[in-house]
Amino acid sequence: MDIREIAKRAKVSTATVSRAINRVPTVDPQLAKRVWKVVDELGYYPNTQARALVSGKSRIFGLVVSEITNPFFPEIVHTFEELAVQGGYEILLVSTVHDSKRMRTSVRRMIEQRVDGVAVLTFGMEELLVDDLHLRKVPLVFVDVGRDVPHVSNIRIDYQHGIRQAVQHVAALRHTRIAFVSGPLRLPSALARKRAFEDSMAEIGLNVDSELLVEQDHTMEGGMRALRQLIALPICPTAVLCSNDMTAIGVMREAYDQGISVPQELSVVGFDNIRLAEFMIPPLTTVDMSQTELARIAFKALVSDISRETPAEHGTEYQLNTNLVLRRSTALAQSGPPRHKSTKP
Amino acid sequence: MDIREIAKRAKVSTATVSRAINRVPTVDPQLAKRVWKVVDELGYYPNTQARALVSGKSRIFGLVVSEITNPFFPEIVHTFEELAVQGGYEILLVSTVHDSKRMRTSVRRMIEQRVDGVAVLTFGMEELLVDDLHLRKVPLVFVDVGRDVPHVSNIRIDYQHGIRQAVQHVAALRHTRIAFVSGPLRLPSALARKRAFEDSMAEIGLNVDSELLVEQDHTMEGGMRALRQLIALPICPTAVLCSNDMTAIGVMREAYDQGISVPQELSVVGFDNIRLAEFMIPPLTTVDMSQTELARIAFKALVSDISRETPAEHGTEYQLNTNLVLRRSTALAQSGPPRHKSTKP
DNA sequence: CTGTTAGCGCCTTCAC
DNA sequence: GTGAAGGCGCTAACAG
Repeated sequence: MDIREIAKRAKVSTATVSRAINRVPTVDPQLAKRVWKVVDELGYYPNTQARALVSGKSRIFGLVVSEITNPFFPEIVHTFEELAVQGGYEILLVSTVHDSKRMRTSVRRMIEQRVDGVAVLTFGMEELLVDDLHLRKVPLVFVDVGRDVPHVSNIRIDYQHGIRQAVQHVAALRHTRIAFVSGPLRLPSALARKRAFEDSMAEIGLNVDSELLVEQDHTMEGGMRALRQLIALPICPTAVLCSNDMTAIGVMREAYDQGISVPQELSVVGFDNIRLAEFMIPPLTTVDMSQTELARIAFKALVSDISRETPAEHGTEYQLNTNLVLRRSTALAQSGPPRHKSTKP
Repeated sequence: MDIREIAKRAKVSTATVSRAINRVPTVDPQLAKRVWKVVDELGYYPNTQARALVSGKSRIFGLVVSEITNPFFPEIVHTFEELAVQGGYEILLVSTVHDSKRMRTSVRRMIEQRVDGVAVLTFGMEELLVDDLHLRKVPLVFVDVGRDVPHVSNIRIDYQHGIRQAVQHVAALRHTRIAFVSGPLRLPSALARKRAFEDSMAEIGLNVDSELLVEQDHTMEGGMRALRQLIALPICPTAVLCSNDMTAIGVMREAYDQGISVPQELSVVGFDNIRLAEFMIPPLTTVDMSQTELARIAFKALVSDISRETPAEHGTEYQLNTNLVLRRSTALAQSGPPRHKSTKP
C-alpha cells in the first residue's frame, strides 16, 4: 500500500496526496479531506525511507552516551526522546562503551543512517567522532569540549559553581580532611571537577594532601575501592566528595561494609544528582547537574543548527549550571582527634 | 557521494560495486578489492534509506519498554543493542509511558520506519500494539502475554520459582506476618507475581491477611507509601516482599525515615535483581529475573521469526526462570510479641 | 490549486 | 562474472 493506492482511491494525483499528508496549506480542503479519509481507512503510513531518500533528510538524530546502564543517562535519553518525538524526529541511540572499535562502528551507523545531527553527551571527548561527522557537515553538539571546535556547538558546564558550594558546605560542617574521588582524569569533565574541587579548597585556605585525591572510574566499584584506599591512610578523611553519584554510592556501600556510619563518622557528597540519590540510605547530598536540562539544551542546539541554512562557523556555546542539593549524607565533623585506621579487626 | 561515484572511480558498474559491498561471493576478488579500495579512500558509506527502500527490509527492530528511566530497562536496552549492532540491526527505542495516546504514536513511528520486528518488553500487555502491527505481518515477541496470540512469540516467566524461594526463605527466618507489595494488578506480570506469592504462602500453610496485601505502582514512591500503610496496621508485618526492586528500595527508604532498621526490625525482599540492588544499604535480597537473558531471548526470537520464511502460525514460546539471590536485607524475625504500631511520636 | 514527471541511492532481475 | 536498466515510495519542480 503506497501513495499511489491512496491517490487512486481518493481520485487525485500522488502529488496531491503527498501535499495533503504533509499539510501543505495550498491544498483544497475538500481534496485534503478526501485524502485523509482514505488514509485513515486504509491505515496508511508514509514510508520514511522513501521520504528520507528523496528529501535528503532522515529526521534522525544520533544520541551518543557512554553507557545506557549508567543511571545518569536514561533520564537524558528520556527527555531527548520526548522532544524528538514531539518534533517528528527519531533517535539513533549509540553507546560508546569507551571502546574505540565500538566507536568507529557507531560513527558508521550514524553516517549510514544519514543522521541529521548528533548530540554527544558522553563526557569522553570522543574526538574521532567529530572529524568524520563534521566532514559531512552534520550538526554536532558536545558537552565540555575543551577548545573551540569550529562548527560544533558546545554545552559548557559550570562545575565550579556547585562544587564550591559542596566544599563550603562540608567545610562549614568543620571538616578539614576532605577527600576527593575523581573520575578518569583523561576525561575533560572529570578533570574539570577535580580542578573545581582543588580551587574551591584553596579558596578557603584548606590544603589538600595528594593522598586524599584518589582517581577512580566513576563506577560504584570504583567508589568502593576508593574508600578502602582512603581508610587505609594514617589519618582518615572525615568527608569525601565524589566526582559522580555512582562513586558516592560505592563509597557509602563500602562504608557500610566497613561498619563506618554515614554521615556520623563520614560525610559523603556526590555529583550529578541522579534520581536514585534521593533514595539512598542516607539520602545523598549531591551537586545537581540537571539531566533533563542537558538533554533539552542539546536537542534545541541541534534543531537550531539545522534550521540555520548557512551553518554558523562558530558553533554556539550553551551553559549549564550546577548546584548543591542538601540531603542527609553529611554531618558535623566529630570533634576530637581524627580516627586512625579502621577499627575493624 | 554515491555508488555511482565509486563505480566510476573503480571502473566497474554500479552493480558490481553493490555486489562487492554486499560481499556477494561470485564477484571477482580483483574487482572487489578495487572497489573496497575506493570505498575506503572516499569514506563511502551506503545509504540505508535507499537500501531499505529497494530491499523492503529496514533492518530496524522496534524495542518497546515502559520507561527507560526505570532501572530495569537500561540493562535490557544495552544487551539488545549489543546484539542488534552485532547483527547489523538498528533499534527504534520506544517508551510507552503507560499512556495510550503515546502508544498510538509509538505504533505509528514503528510502522513508518517499517521495522522488521518488534520486541515488547513492557509487562503492560499493550494489546493495541499487537493488532496494527500484526496486521502488517511484523514479527512480534511479547513478555507474559496471557493467552496464545497467534503469530506472536511469547516469553513466559516462571515467577513462581523465585517467589516460592523468597517466601520459604523468609518463612525459614521465622517470619509469619509477611506482607506483599504488588504492582498494578491490571498488569498481568504484576498479578502473576502476587498470585505466586499467595500460592507459595498457602503451600506452607501461612495465611495472608488481606491487609498485608497492598497494591502499588512499582515505583520507589509507591514503596514508601506501602510501608507507611503497613506500619499503621494494628499488627505490623515483620517482613515485606515486593513486586519489584524499585518498590523494595522505596520500602527501605521509608523504613529509614521511620527509624525502622532493616533487616533487624524488618526484612525486605525485592524482585528483578536490578544492578543497583547489590549496592543498596543493606544490599537487597531479591529474586533475580535476568534482564540480559530476557533481552537475549527477545532478540533471538525476532531473528528466528524473520529467518523463517513461512511465518509459523503459533508464535514460539520461550521460558525465563527466576531465582532468589540472598543478600543482607533479611534476618531472623525478632522473638517476642510483634511490634505494635510505629514507636515514633 | 492540481497533475505530470523526474529522480533520490541502491539492489536485482535479466541479458551478455 | 559483469553490466544495463527498471523500480522501491516518495517529493519537488514545473506545467497547466
